[in-house]
Amino acid sequence: MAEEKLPTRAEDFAEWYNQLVVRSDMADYAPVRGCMVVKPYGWALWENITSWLDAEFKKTGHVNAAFPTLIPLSFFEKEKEHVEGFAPELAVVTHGGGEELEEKLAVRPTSETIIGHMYAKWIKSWRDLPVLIVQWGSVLRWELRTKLFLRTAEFYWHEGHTAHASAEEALEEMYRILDIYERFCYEEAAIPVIKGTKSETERFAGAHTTTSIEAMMWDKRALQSGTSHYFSTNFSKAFDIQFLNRGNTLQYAETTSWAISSRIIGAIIMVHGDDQGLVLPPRLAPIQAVIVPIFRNDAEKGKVMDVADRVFLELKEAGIRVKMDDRDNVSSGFKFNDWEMRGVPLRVEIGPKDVEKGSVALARRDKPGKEGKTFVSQADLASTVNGLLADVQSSLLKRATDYFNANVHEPKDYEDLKQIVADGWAFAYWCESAECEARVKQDTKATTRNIPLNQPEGEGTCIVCGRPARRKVYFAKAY
RNA sequence: CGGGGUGUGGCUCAGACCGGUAGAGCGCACGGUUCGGGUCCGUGAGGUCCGCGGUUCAAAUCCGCGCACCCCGACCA
Repeated sequence: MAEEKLPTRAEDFAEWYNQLVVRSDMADYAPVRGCMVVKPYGWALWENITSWLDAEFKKTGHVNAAFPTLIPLSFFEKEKEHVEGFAPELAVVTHGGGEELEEKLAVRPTSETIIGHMYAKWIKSWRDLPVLIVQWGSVLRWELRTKLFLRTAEFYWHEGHTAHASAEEALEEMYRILDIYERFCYEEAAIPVIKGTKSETERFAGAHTTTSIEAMMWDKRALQSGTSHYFSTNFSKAFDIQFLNRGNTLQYAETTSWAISSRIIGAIIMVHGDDQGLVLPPRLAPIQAVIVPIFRNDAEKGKVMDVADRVFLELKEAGIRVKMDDRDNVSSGFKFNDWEMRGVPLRVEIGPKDVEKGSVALARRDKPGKEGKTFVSQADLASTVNGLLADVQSSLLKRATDYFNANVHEPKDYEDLKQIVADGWAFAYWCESAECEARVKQDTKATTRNIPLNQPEGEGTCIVCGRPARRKVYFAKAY
């Protein structure tokens, strides 16, 4: 750590992010261009994310499985749009065991093709449906510009792949998953998101319909934080996934796929982080409370540690993810800054004065300085801490929601839209033509994020061309 | 792919024009000191100076070739 302080977000948001990810011990740069190492602290956060999602998927009847990392290159040729979409970012294995391979193998950028191939083999009857499989793993997409978590060649995710007997069921599945994603963002990550449908140009390669959840980062750029796709029969036709229905006629399956990636960690960082460092939502934080004992000599140390150890056990037994910072080679001031950098939601300070008074000092991460510091009784501390953690969680969501609302605007006209997307999101009627979308992108670099599922009553006119428009869309610059 | 830049302890960099036994800060180890908001002092470990070739008594430094990485642009979930 050369410098002690991070650059402020206002000074240089990109640099703030880059330094924070490394200094908070979340991740590090790998020796391979475009790749990252997720460090134990970052992975612990990811595990908290994945375990919640995994439980929700299982509740809704999904099962986990694993498919190979290597996919015959020819599989990508089978779906025209899919191959066009992914060809530029494929990594291809050409040699194995010292020999050049007959059939080149792609390192999976996503698994629709190989899973489609297997589904064709497995699905023969309406009795085999639905198939509801989730794969947890990593994928590889060749990327030149790297940003840890947000854009790396290899990233971690789950990909759900389902097959259904009818379009209705498949669409229902797509929305069911989108709802789970939305709930994850609000309840766990404390991030407000917009659920909606992607425009034709922003749609997943090969999909009939792509839906997404979109979140606003601190710099007001949008981050697509999860996607859920309905393929209709595009992939089942390409891979010949057919079954005999109840009427004994051959029918193509209706399929979906959906994903949230480790990119969501970038969202958590960029939504909640402040100039001191990370701010993690308590429900996902690997460490929810850290105890910092404070003392000047051995006599004080003995007394303080007695209390600190007792408090540690009490919190731990109450199910709180608590950490004791008993390092003796750094000052307590250093520790305060250190845990703030790492985003621990709550700090428990215990010093000689607290031992005397039967109190502890609680400092909440979301409110820096004295404002967030309270002195509370040691009695019944676990419930006090739990209450405060819940309060931090809801305060983060409220703050992020207020920020979102304050930075979405409805443009009066096209000129107004240009102004708005320079530093915010615009919400406006759009005729849904690719021409108008392209013009906005050309003029402002902003793209359509999604067409929210919740639409206001009535109709309007396109903010770009003035023609009649049925639905409103969000325009914003995106990551 | 086009333009620009940089390669020197773990990190950030000085040294290079003007060739002469490789340096600083931070980090790390050890000892002490300190601890209620980024303590201080001492001791110490750690380097094929990106690679190959050339010039020279002598190359981190000069010359040639190569490699890698970074930044800007173009392209892109």
